[in-house]
Amino acid sequence: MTHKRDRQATRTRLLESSRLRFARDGYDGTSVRDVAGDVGVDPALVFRYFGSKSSLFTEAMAGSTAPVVLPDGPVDELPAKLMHQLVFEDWAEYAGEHPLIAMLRSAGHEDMKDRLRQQVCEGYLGVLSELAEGNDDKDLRTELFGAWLLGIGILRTAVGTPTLSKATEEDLRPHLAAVAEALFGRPIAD
Amino acid sequence: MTHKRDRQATRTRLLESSRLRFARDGYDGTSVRDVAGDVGVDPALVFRYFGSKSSLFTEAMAGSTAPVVLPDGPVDELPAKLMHQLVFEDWAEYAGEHPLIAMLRSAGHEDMKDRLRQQVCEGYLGVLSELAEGNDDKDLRTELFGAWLLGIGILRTAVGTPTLSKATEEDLRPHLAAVAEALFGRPIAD
DNA sequence: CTCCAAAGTCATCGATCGGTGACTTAGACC
DNA sequence: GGTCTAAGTCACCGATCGATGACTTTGGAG
Repeated sequence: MTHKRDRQATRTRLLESSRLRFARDGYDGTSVRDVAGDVGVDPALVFRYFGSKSSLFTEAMAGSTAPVVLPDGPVDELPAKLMHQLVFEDWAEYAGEHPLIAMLRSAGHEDMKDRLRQQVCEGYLGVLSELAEGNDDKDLRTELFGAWLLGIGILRTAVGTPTLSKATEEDLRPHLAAVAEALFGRPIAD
Repeated sequence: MTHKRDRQATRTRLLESSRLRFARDGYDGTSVRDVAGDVGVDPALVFRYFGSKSSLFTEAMAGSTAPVVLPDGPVDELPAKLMHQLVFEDWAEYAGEHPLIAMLRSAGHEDMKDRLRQQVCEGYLGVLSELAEGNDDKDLRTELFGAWLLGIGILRTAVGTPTLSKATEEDLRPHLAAVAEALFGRPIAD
């Protein structure tokens, strides 16, 4: 007997496995049989616990919002903190990518797109918008900075561009400060 | 008789239809039956002409590199031109997105990732790198600017962020100049 | 008109997928 | 130790997918 019979533990292991596979292979690229196989359990059990594949997906990715803590502290340190989290932090359980970038892999489905947008807007853009305070086109500047961080993450992980893939956080720091100042019109801590 | 029997014409129509569907729905989300159905032809014909689904994909997306003309002219006008092409130009045959962003939807497969990287590096980053001339970390600055353009395109099309989705090219122009100057350390035409 | 190569179709295969319901087994409790 | 509930399994369904090979239709050349 490899594992005791424990509904909660099995559920958790299924969620962890599906989180990894959904992130790495996308929604369509992940089969219920794969996930069940990882845990060493019958695929039918997944449906008994989660009802459907899409419900499993929802629950797996919903659990992803919780561990993503939005940084606080002085606003001028926010860009560096966000970049660290989005680009450099090691999200092992999401195939090494930030959950947002991982979710992008499944953005073909419309409900996925909605969830992504909501998470980006209410979460990251909300906290960033403080930085653009005082500008007329505050929201636009905020989204433009968010686009930059997202693009960096994508070039590093999904495209694998040569220089950026090998760049360290210190390599990016000065450019982060320069771009943030250009967009927000205020000094930014590097 | 809806259409005459014309191998070349049918081939072309299959390529056009598959281009649209691959871009809009991704590789896995597109079935050979769908593509054949668009053209009003039997699915088996697709295999007779292209051999396999992945060959169809390769040929459809390879045809995408040709029409993408890299802008020339004064280097300081390059950023604006590239942004126009990547973000605002209407690529109707690719579901309204730039082929590169469309290809990102199918980036789950490794060969897709390779093709994307090659196209980004040799194409867009190559022409952009002139702008960073004179800097020690020329390549990094170039890729960082490319990341920004890519991120903007993704936020607009794949995520659908509210402000950026509705922004016009004129709205972005001043910020484009500011960021480009911050990254390249030289004046940029807006 | 005939004929023949090419364009296009049809039936079908094997694999895989999400999903369902009946079944079996483990383990806590008395 | 027997029993009863919940955890987990098994066999199977219908749909869809990529792919194959034998078949039929078309239209131009002679």
